[in-house]
Amino acid sequence: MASELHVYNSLTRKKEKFEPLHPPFVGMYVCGPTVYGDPHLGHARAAVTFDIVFRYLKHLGYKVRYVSNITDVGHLENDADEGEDKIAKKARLAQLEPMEIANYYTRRYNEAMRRMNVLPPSIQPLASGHIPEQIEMVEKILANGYAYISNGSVYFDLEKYAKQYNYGKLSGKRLEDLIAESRELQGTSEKRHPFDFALWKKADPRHIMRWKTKWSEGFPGWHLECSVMSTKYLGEQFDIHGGGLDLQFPHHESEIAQSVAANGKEPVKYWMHNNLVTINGQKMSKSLGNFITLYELFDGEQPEDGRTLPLNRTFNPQVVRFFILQAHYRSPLDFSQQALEAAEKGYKRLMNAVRLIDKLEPGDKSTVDFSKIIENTFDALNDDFNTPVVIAQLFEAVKLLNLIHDKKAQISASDLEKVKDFFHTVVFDILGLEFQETETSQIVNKLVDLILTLRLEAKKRKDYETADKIREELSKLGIRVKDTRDGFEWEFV
RNA sequence: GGCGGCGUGGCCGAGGGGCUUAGGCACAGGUCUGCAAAACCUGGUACACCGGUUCGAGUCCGGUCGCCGCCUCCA
Repeated sequence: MASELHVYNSLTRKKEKFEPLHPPFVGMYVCGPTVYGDPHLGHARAAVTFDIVFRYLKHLGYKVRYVSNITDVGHLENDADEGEDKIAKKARLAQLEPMEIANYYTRRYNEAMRRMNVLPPSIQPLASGHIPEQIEMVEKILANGYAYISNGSVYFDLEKYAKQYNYGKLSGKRLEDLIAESRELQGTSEKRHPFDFALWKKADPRHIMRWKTKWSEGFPGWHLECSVMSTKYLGEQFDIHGGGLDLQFPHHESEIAQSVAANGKEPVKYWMHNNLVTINGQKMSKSLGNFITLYELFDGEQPEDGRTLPLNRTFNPQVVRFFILQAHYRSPLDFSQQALEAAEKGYKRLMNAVRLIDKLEPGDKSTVDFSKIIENTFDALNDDFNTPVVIAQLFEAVKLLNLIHDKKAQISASDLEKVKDFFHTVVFDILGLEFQETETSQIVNKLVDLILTLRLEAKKRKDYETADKIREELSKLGIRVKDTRDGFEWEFV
């Protein structure tokens, strides 16, 4: 292969050659979902983005440990001081145990990801399962002098940290700007400095999720779990940390600060951030009410909260995956039904060719050359996982495959083997696309075949009235009949 | 207000100083066909605006306009 993998590092704002700290091993941590609601398109984009990274690194021969957490505790609802844990709030409203809520949405998340053919991470740790480790890290930061106790809560001492280290290097922010901005906000009594963030938060009496410590009965702060779990499973320094662009500040910035304050080391070599999903050019978000969950998209589930959905049909999870891959992960991706319908047609065209490839007959020699396409494809993958270019190259190959099928070109047996291998590797293993799940039983398949065989006989008798009627009635059932030279094909529309 | 990013043909979406076109969808023409659909083949249109650098600029620099993100939980 001519080129080598380069990844865009958010920390340096440059593409850098990828060199793991301890080859052939690669440690990768990606911020997972907070499980207090159904997974939406934004979750899908992050998961698919890093699924490609995971798959491609494995393809390159690295031994990858991929850790992606489930946040089931610790995120605050509103203002840090008044807030209530998101999961606890939902639990109180629904009269359910917090664990019940978290488990339910974790399963829903994982199921949706499975349907999009997202590989499960090597480790999927729970924040609630790592409370002792989080307490330990708070103690370490306290012992190192970068935190202080105030009224039962423990806060990170940002002012002190910023004197020695560059807080803001990841997000390009300057602490002075942040201070200037926040001065006007009301001073919060417990904190020395408005931008100090909670490492441990004392729980108010209503708060149901709580753990006993010497500081107070409470719960861990927002950013702590990722620092703790990445360190535990990947070490104090590891290769890749990923997540959505919206997590860059303050979440990831604070993770760096915590790790440096606790361990004295920069935790991450390559920071990667996927861009966000927009709907009509606006960020998809809960507060704007313009989000769309994956179950609404895949299965036509109706929103519980009376939102109106910007679509009137469902899409196969594979089509959604393909749609996501058609944009580069660092560009915004604008959602619309029209865009998804276009992706769906392209996806089908690609998959047709994948099916076709196994039926092709080799000729004596090759009159088409796939080598440039193959080279371009891997160059694109090596260039910061440029999946849109990969897909464009695949369509170039599709064109050639169709020419061969139409006998307008030919390919030698050995070249055909190469192309088959290339297609299977890229389409299935690296892009993780697969044939659409067909949910029909064998019986239905056989019945349709039977009906169409009878129709074929009618056609032979030139009884076109019957043939057309059958085709029309099947069409009403959502079955599209396609006549071929000497038979028929059909598919669900 | 501070910081960052983006404006590409009807739509989506890559590229990023000249060399070979991104690609998909839509559209038009064609092949196939009892008709149709599907499939396949072929084809056109582009780089927000104004200056500058350069032999040469969507591509670099400056400005203008517009859009978006972060600065609060968020993938």
